[in-house]
Amino acid sequence: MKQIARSELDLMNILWDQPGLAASDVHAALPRSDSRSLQTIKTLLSRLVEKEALRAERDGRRFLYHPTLTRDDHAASATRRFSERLFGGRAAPIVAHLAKGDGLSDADIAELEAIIRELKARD
Amino acid sequence: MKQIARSELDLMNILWDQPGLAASDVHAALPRSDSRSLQTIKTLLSRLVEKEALRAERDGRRFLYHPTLTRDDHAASATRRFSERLFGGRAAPIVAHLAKGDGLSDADIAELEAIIRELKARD
DNA sequence: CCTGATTGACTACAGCTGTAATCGTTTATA
DNA sequence: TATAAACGATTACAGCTGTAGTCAATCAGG
Repeated sequence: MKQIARSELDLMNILWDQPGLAASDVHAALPRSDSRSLQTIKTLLSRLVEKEALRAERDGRRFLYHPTLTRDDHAASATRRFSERLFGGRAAPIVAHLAKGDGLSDADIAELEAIIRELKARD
Repeated sequence: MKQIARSELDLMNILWDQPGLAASDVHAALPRSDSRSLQTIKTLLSRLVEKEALRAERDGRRFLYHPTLTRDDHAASATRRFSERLFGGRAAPIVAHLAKGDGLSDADIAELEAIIRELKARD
């Protein structure tokens, strides 16, 4: 499973939300703050097809792009790689670092609690 | 703050544990499974000095390397970047992904609980 | 039918990463 | 003292990433 680069991930996110867009649609769907040219977007889409993260479906003289890799699979493997490399696979230090920054909402904390309860229920 | 590459991080880890090693010491400290040559290690150390993650202290005709960047600062900023990019800064999905893989030990879970308690105590 | 816009294909190119060879100097050793 | 070993500096080079230009084909509008 090839790596998805930072700049490519934006396009994956758009296509996970709206599969089947053409290159120009993806370009249009970017936030206005994103100044990458349509050409750049096309190059990135081609690379994602090479990496088999997207499938290009011909539609006349253009292509419609569909994710092959799911958002969840990508998130799971990226998360595992990250926690492995930095913390030997432990989750607690990650949460600790995020907690320090004051970036966790009440909702996030509640969600964490639920996950912990679930984990403790497993035997 | 420049990025620390994957291959460079191994060296940082060694030097966080044992500051003040020379290039050959760092090379010797690598696990035997690591086949990178001494030359490669020297190149990586130079790059880390350029990136100001290490300071090179002259000792005769060689250098002793000391981390400038702390392990904690690096972990914190890498973690924030990661969670931001993948999950909009939320911590729960990260833990959820790690939990799925069955990779969390009881100790890890206990640690998470403690962090949660701490977070809830904050008002 | 001509012309301008659109599209994918191909090419470009600099910066970063991973890995190492080579070179010139210095030091230790025989 | 001659030579080998060790050292930092410089150079190399391929793969990945970020960004885009150019080109040839095609489509839409006048």
